[in-house]
Amino acid sequence: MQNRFIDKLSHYVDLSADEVAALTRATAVGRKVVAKTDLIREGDRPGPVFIMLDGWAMRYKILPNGSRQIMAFLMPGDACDLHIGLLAEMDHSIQTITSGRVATISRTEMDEMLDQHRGIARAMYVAQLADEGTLRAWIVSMGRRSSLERVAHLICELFVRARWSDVAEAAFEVPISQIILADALGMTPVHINRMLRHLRTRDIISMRRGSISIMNPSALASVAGFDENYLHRRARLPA
Amino acid sequence: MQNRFIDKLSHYVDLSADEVAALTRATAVGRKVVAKTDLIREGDRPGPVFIMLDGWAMRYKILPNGSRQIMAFLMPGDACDLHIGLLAEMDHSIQTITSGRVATISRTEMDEMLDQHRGIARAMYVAQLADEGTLRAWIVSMGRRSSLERVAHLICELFVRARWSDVAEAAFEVPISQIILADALGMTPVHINRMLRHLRTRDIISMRRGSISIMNPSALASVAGFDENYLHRRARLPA
DNA sequence: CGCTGGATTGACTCGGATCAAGTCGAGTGG
DNA sequence: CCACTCGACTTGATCCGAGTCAATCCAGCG
Repeated sequence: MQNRFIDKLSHYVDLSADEVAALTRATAVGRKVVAKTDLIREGDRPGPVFIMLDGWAMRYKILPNGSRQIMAFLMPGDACDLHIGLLAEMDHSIQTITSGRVATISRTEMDEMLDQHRGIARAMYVAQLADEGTLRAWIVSMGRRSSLERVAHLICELFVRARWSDVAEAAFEVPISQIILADALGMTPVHINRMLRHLRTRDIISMRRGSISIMNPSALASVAGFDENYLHRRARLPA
Repeated sequence: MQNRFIDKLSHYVDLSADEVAALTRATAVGRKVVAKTDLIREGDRPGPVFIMLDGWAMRYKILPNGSRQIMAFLMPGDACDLHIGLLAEMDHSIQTITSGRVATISRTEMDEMLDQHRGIARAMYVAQLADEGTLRAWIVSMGRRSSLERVAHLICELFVRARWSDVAEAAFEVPISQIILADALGMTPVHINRMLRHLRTRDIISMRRGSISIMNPSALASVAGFDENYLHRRARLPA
């Protein structure tokens, strides 16, 4: 049974056997969670760091007028902010999209790990920089891309991120409903549907209730104008 | 002569005299820069961490079609990412908006400082979390706020962030042109102009070539639906 | 004193939202 | 096993916010 968190960090930095052991220990216990569970809510006082071992989640915020904006997706191997414990309260909520498994690491445990294992600290910091790059790329999409490009770009990003810590599969399935896509991209479900139809009639994707499958990744990337640079999948080699 | 970087970090965490001294030493030398200087460009291999001692800057990206998207503003006291040195290459550029002064801290110097001074490390991590919160708030604005609200929200944020590490002034001036506002909010300068006119006729702001002054902050916040929570100006007290 | 780049304003267009009516698939309880 | 229900998806008609295009103004500057 693989641990996608360790897989992901190993991609950034070559971890020592010690470090892998420490990470394995820290993420050994995983709590099962069903879909649509809030892992933490806006206004809550942050608890331990948590890590998605399995299943997808999202960061989101509900506005006073009731509309929702999704700001990030967490997939297996992704963690919430390392230093989340320094905050007085959360400025957004995190909810699971699918069922899955979540590990938690207490603040002191995390601090010790970062202190004693330089490789782990390095890898986690690179992961955090990649997360920030993803947020910035999201802003670029919302500001300066057409709705078709936006949809294609997000699906493309999810495809690349998921396949990385995942076994490569020919047709990849993204467990995201059209409503979630809409709230992530600042559009209406109606218009998302039309853009997806567009991609479907070109045989780039196919759709099922609650998920989207990528049939032709390179065509998708071309529609999106996708450049994976911002994901920083190769960190700088040690100076 | 004040050091706004230290001012800002002191707001997050009570720094010891030692820590203040270390920060003072690290940011003693400031290079003067004129407006519209690229401090670092997309694709560059990152160098030292840098800190805005004086003047404003922005993070931005130019798309293949030539359009620009601004993703963040840096103002006095703000720093680029702490661990920027871990990346193989930059995924965006940073350019000064006004003239100003910039300090740089080498990677090894930074690592030592974070190791030896827990307070500095804490404060910097909180600052980074606030930056991330700001990125997420930006996404919320672009996705789910009307253009008038978006404009008001951004001006409001800049007002709050600037006044914090700044002396409180009644009418605050933001050194941002309408073109920059447009590229930050994913709109056209024409439309920005119309929204600003709207705010001006209500005596909420006033405008000059290249800058905007806030006359009535609370009316502005009310138009924007502004909630400063995401700026995390009060970190959690030590557990 | 003319040049340049921001700011301003009006006329027109169009992408995406809104409104409205379905369809379809997966649970759920009887 | 079937009827019901609920939530996601689909599609068409219409509307409006914001973009586009174009002309002009204006301040600072070489």
